[in-house]
Amino acid sequence: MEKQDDASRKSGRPGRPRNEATHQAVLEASLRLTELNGYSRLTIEGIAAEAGVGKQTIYRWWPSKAAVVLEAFAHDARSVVRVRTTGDLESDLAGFLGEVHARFSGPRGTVLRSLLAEMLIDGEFAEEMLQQYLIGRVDDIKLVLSQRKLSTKHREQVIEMIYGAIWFRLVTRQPLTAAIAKRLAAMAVTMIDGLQATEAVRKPKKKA
Amino acid sequence: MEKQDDASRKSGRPGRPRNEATHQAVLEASLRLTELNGYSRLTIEGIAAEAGVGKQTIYRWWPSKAAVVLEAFAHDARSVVRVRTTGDLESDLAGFLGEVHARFSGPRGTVLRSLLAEMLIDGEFAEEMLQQYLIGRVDDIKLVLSQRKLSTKHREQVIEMIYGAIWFRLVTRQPLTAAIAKRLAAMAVTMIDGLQATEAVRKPKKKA
Amino acid sequence: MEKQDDASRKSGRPGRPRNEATHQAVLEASLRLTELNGYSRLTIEGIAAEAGVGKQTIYRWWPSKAAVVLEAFAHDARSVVRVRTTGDLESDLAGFLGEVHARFSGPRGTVLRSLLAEMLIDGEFAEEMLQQYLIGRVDDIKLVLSQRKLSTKHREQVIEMIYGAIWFRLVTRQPLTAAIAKRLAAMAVTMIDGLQATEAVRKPKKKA
Amino acid sequence: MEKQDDASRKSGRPGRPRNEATHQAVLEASLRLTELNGYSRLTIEGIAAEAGVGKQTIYRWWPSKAAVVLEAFAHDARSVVRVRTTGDLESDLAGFLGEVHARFSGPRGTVLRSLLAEMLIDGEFAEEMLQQYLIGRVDDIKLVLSQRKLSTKHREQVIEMIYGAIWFRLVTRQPLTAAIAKRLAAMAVTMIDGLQATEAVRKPKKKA
DNA sequence: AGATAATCGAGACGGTACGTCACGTCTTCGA
DNA sequence: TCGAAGACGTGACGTACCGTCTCGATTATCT
Repeated sequence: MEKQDDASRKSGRPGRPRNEATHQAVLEASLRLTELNGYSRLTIEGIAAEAGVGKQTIYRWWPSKAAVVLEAFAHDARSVVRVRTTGDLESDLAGFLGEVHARFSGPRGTVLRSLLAEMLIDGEFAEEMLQQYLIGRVDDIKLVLSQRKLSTKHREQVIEMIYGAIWFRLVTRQPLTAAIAKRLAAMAVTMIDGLQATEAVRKPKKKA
Repeated sequence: MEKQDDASRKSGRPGRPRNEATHQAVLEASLRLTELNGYSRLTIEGIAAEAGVGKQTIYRWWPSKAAVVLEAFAHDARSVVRVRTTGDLESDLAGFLGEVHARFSGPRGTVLRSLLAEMLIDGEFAEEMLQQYLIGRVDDIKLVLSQRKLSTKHREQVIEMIYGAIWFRLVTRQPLTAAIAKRLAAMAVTMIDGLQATEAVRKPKKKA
Repeated sequence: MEKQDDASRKSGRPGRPRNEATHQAVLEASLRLTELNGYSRLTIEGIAAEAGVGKQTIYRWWPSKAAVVLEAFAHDARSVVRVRTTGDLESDLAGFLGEVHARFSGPRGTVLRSLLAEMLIDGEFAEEMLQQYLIGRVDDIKLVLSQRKLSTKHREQVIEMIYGAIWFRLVTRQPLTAAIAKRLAAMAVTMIDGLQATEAVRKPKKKA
Repeated sequence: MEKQDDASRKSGRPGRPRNEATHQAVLEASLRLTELNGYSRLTIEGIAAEAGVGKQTIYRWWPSKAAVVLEAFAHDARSVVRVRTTGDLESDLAGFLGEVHARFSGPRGTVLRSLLAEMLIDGEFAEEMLQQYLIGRVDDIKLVLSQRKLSTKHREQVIEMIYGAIWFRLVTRQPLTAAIAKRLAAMAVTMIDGLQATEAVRKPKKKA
């Protein structure tokens, strides 16, 4: 979806080089329009017009409007959410989830919803979204949870339940408040506590 | 979405009555096509052709293609999943979730994904889907969980996390196996155990 | 290109019938725009906009913009040029050619040029144009020439040379004046006189 | 259409000189493609690709694709048709027209049709074509006809009728056979004979 | 029985957007 | 400076569906 190798490209390739300003204009326009009118009313022609760009230029670089939105979304998502590991899992988790909830309460929530919808419908895009965005988010929360000993399986399941809970509220259009984030963190910690107790019983070599 | 007062309709109204066979043909065609080509390639014109029906007939009875699919989906979902309450929460929950996972591993999974996608994009449809289908499913699991004492808040959050975990796998296109259902049930029970302990501490009147 | 059978159509066919006003609007718009901006700047989108019609409506009834222009052109050409046979071939021919020249000196000349150009480029269209328009024009002049005995071969060649001379001037953008028409008629009559003499010599049965 | 002052160019101009091989490649490619796919499917991009040349190189030297084809066509037309004046007008004319018919029966006929079509549509190009090609062809036939005394007006009209007859068959897609050429020559001579008689009567100074 | 009224299949219609093609211009590198 | 490569804004292509609108035919209820 993107050039892979800026260095080798800069010199060797013949022909007029890609215009980076155009590239940015498309990304910004796609975000602006999605937040404004909703994803279902977003069209390639609309993006092109808003960005002052030819349609072909969009088709040259992205395979679908979802891909445009994804790149725009993933681009401005880099290092937006800070991850802290102070030792107090619940407060770290609450902080992290609080920021996530805050972010997706606003217009960015609309965009995320669009992308999740596209994932549900288009398998190839789902894979793309996973690579470009979701894996990073999963790593974020993995980092927070790494403060506690937990089997990989369990940790993954906990993550599925946490993000799942957020997506549940996105789907059912329930608000993502700070209070909800706090409670979700508490629930997760409760579950992790339980899991650790279970794991300790099942593999009691440390105990001996 | 449907005429509500079927009774008054059946007698009083003049004119040719609605053809029930046509109605069914539309629902079946919409499911068939969604499972076959995916929701994004589903069109009203396609449904009409497949069902051997005029387009207007569809527009007369449903406001959108999502509404058609929803009715078709909700219609064949009635009493598909049985809920048992034997007293053993984990096994009851595992049974219930096992059936849910089995159902959505097949072609019906494609349909559910489509409807969830539409909810993410269209707020009005989300409300409709909630009423027509999701509330029933939430009630199903509520019934299973009712075997344990739990505050309403907590129960709701547990449900969000359970269904959320399933949707997470639907979105990320991970398989919904029996093993996953079983493990999810175990996780949920672990969490509920933890929550009950917490609640007992906070409101210790029962203890006395 | 056109409906073949108004009678059977009027009753039997299902569906909404073709809108005749729309049909006319397209024809008129296509002529107007061709005469205004020239055929090369004529577009289907332009016709649709000018006629206040959807593009699909044009594509439903005509295979190309040339076909639209042809129908429009042939439609208003019916019985425009009168053919008289007074016995005086030269004056009849001069009269006929005078009207033809007059007609194609104006904006209709632009349209005819476009259609001839399309014939040169597209073989299928050439056949269509022949059937819809040219055969009728050839018959017109045949009628005028029928006042003189002449073998079919010779008559056809004379016609090719007469119309050819006109088209030569259309191609080379020389004016089509009344004087030119008159002289062309004289030339043709000179040729016919010569041919008749030749034919009389070759088949002298009448002489005996 | 071309740089006129080749001499001054050859020496004085700085920078890399025009590559003549490239020039030829473009001309050949344009002919090849026109004969292969027809003029309507001919594109500048196609010519560039076929010739292995940048688009800009074409735009630098020619104003339109019609101009490219014209140069290619006119270039290989130089001294193709020989003109003989043996004193026997009919046989000379038949010979000349026979060669013309033979030439335009083949793939070159497609190219000529394309150029005539462009003349009909584009007035500026018509003028160009006239200068670059047609005037030469008219001179050819003028030379043949110069064997007979004939007023300029009449000679011009005869030429219009002869070439017109050929173009008529090009437009209506009738074959250009040797037999047709022969008959056309005979017709022309018949007409010229008649005209000469007329002229002799009108200006009888020679008779005395 | 006849009038009235709603349904149905069919498909024309004005639109919007699609994804593609080619245009003519431009901007880079290498010769 | 030329030339190949190819990005760019532009505009038209021909197609797919949208949601609406007639048609004729059908099927009920209400005079």
